[in-house]
Amino acid sequence: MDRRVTSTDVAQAAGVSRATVSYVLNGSAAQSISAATRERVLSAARHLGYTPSTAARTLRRGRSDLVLMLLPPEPLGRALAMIIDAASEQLERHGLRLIAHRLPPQGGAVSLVHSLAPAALILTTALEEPELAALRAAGLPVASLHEALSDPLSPDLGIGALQVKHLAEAGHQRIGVAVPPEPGYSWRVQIRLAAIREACARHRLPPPAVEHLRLDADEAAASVARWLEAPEPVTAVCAFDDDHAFALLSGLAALGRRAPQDLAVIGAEDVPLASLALPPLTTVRVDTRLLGERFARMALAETPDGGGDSAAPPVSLAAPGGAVPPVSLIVRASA
Amino acid sequence: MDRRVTSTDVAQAAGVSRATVSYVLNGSAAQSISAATRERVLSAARHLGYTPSTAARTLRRGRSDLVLMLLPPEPLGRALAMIIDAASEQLERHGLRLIAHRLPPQGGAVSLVHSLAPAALILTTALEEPELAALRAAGLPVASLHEALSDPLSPDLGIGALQVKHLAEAGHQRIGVAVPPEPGYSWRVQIRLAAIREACARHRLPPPAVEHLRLDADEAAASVARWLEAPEPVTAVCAFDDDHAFALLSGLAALGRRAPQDLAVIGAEDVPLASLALPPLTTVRVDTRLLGERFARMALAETPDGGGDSAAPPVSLAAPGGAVPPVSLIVRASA
DNA sequence: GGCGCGTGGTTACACGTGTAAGTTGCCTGT
DNA sequence: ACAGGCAACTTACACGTGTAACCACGCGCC
Repeated sequence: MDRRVTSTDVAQAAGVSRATVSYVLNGSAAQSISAATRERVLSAARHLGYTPSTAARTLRRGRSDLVLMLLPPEPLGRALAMIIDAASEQLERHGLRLIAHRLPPQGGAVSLVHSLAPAALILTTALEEPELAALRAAGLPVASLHEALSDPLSPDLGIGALQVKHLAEAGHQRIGVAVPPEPGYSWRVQIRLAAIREACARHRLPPPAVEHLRLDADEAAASVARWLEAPEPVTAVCAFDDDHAFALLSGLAALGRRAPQDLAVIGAEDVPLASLALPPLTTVRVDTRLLGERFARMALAETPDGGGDSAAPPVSLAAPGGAVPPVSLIVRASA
Repeated sequence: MDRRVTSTDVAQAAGVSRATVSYVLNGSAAQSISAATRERVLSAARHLGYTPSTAARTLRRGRSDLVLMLLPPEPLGRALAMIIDAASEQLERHGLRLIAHRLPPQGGAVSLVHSLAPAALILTTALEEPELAALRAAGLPVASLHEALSDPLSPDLGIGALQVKHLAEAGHQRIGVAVPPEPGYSWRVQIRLAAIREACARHRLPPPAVEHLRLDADEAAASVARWLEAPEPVTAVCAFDDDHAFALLSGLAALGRRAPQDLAVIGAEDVPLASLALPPLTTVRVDTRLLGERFARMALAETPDGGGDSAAPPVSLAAPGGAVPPVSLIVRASA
């Protein structure tokens, strides 16, 4: 079992001091290094297979190369997984590592941040305001989906708006909404409902008929029945998820009804299975890759290391062009 | 912006030396501490909100509190996400943090390990043998799904066996297999095919008819057609995934055929949507939670910190009882 | 010929921890 | 009464970096 190879070893091999090694490897502009020794150092490092210790580096810098992403308590679905992927990839390009972690209960977030000393924080869930403020005050760059939601171009608002727009343009008057029951997703549900209500108002439609349902054929059938048998029957439904859309399709089938004839159904996320539904699911695709990359850029923006151009304007979730939210309509057969 | 609170601060507040603080907080058995000072130290630490710096701790110990989980290149699905969740939760109970990372290309794994100095390594994908050996030689505990696959109780083997068993007992003679096309999932596909072939032999059935298909209704329909029109028609199919099972159902519908009358379909994973398929999907559930916990235990087993009972036997993916693999049959309507 | 001055390096310290080795003071056995 | 031992601490060092501050040296300039 051989020891770790440190910068001291490299220095010795190159016949210079350890400091020189450090200057070379970090490309420090403050200290000029002759081309000859630079080459000697680099080759020695490569030859020995030197890998700097992140622990020591973090200790010295007071800031690690980790970017902490705090996840909502709900089980992580495909969308979030892809967001993580994309963000991770983007950050890696700047020498940063993404570490995703479920939001710890009871203010454990601050101690997590203290112990990891991440370079930045990405929130995909709501954090209590005082904690957030404390972290921000400590100079930590924080990219928050929660705040970005006030942004009219945010994904959750975009989804709701696009769903209603499509249904309204297809001539539907009375529309329903299917969302998961309260606990768990609560705040995303709130946002989504708000977006849909607002979109209905904008299209001069009556307020939507909301049903809370779990992913269960029987429950879905019951909800469908309530919609269809209402005094003013619902003719189209916005589902929270493609998953919930599947549930509705299943509920419809159980009642011997069909989409879109008896009830139009539109989903959200465009999971791979959406095109395989019976009938193929009309849905709103979320560009998770783009979303992940934007998160990464938000985190990078204020980080001294990665930001580069410190003159860059504050980044929002809005597209670079400033126009398009990261959602798009996928029309298939169900609505 | 207030400074970080270190163990020195705690020591000062409690009126003891920094070493004493360290001994108290780590509950070191080598050094006895009077109950009085222990209490003073603990209260001071709590009062100041002391959180030890993982960087410094890692630097000192030479080993971090991270457990590195290397993921396959394929996009991570629900199953793996849940495995990560479960493992993470279990490790956290031992003061360890799970960090999942896509397997870096071209032997980047070793440098990743060198720079992070993780306490253990969990492999959910195959790593080149020399690298693996090098890491093991460096004294790093490695929990590998790849190796565990030789274990007859491993999940992928269990899935294949259970699928075939169910179909054989239902009287099917000629069975097909639907797996994703080569690149990406390759080695899991290999394992699965081997398991299914072996199970067919055990049940005295002819070798299965393999079809490679992407998640696409047309492709699925083509595969279904080939199975049904073969000289000896296939009557039942094992799908790699529930996703692939959905594709097959969709393909069947496109041809005007039905499951299970024309072709029985059995999936794998039991995703939430499985029960909502038309018809509801018969599938093999993988107990991802249990699997994740076992991974965590494997990683913990050789870790000085978490292992506890160092006399514990080497842990395998086999269930504690020694009998049951973490898979179970869920019979619905499709097979 | 002394004086500033840029070039190319080195020495020295700090980051926050864990722990081995030393240092008290008190008690106990013969 | 005094060596020895044990409980309860403290002092000192190491882990591997990054970087500010210092230093030698050659070169042109009044």
